[in-house]
Amino acid sequence: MKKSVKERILETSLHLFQEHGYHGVTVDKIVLEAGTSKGGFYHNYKSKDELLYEIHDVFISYVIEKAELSYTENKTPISRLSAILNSFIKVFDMYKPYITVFYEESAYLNHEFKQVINEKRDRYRKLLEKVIVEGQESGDFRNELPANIVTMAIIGMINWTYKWFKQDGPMTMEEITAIFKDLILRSIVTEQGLVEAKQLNQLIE
Amino acid sequence: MKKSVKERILETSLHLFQEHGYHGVTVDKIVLEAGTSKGGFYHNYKSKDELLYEIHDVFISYVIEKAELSYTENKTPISRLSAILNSFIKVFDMYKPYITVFYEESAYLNHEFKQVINEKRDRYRKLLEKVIVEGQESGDFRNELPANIVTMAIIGMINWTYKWFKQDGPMTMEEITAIFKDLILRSIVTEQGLVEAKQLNQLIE
DNA sequence: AAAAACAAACCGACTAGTCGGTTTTAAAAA
DNA sequence: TTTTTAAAACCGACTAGTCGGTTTGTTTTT
Repeated sequence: MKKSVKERILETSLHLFQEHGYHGVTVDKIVLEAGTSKGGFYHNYKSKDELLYEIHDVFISYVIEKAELSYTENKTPISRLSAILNSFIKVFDMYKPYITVFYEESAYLNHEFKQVINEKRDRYRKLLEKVIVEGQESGDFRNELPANIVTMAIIGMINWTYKWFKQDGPMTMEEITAIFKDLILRSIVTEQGLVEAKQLNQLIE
Repeated sequence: MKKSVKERILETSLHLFQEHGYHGVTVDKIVLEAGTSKGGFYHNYKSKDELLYEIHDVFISYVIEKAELSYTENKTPISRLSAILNSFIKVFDMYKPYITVFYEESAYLNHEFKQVINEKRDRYRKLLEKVIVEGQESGDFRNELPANIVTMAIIGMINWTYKWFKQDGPMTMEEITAIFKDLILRSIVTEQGLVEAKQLNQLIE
């Protein structure tokens, strides 16, 4: 099936934004590489701004969907956390260019768009924090740690990956995720949680 | 002592770049807010590009200096790691705007500038990785973890802070760093390392 | 025929950098 | 001390080029 002009514009702009940044790419450049025209562009998108928004929205919506699914499909804090971390593998394999644009160019979203995106980003963060808090309540995670800081530590560790991970590098995203899960779990579990983490085979060695 | 035009340009542009991004700020805007002129600007900087480079270089040079000092002033892997993490507190207090620009706008550095900056960034990463490897060799850090992934996990956790930390928020950078140190150490130390970490009072509870 | 999808030419606003000139600073000469 | 000199610092109108977006024209689909 042939790709529509709209799809070609989206793919091309993702690729270009990722490499040169939003302001480093002109609409002319996009339509040239996408094999269309200014008319084709503005027929499909109201503005360059809206295109940037669409990229953001497609990505964050997917991430939220997978995270919420991870939550509902699992029943314990440890398995939920593990599933959320796993879901990030797929995000990386499928949405690598989106991630870069999402974290580097969101400053250039106009005000209303930025609000919508920030709300969704918050929903993601709060879900993860909820898992941590529930784990503390169940006695699986250490109570002396502030859940919000732990949440941001995890998000930072994971998100930063887009800065250095290479698809053709020496390690796959699966292998890296396995190590991240080990690091995260070992740093926050209690004695009780350690047992379940080992049972679920989420630790290395 | 009165601030020079060059200093005023640097401070103003940092503030503006941080808020609107490199391309969201015009040279006219900078000189207006800095209380100077186009002539004053181009007398002190060859180009807008060079100004962006200077911001990057001042920051990364400071970070490297502090990290290398942390290494030479301490003699064990655990104390060295702890000192490097501590040094980040000062970076945050003094260089917050630099950090944002450094991590968001480096895409717009021209090629030669980007190379210089990337080399320095690598030096920092390699120093941290060296500490991890030496800790594995001494038996303080777990051998089964790949040092390069652990390094990037730590860097990610730390660096991401610039995205969410608020100077006037509920926690100080010192408190956050204490938690980060606990998380990092607990996830990578061996039984042997755990003893020293506790002796050095680097763990919570 | 009517509408949707695109193409191509065009426009107005904006921007990095320039350049001729002026002011300030500071050292050297009287 | 006062004057001369010249270099460094700074000013701001101007330009050449660029870019997002619009308008008009053409083809394809329904």
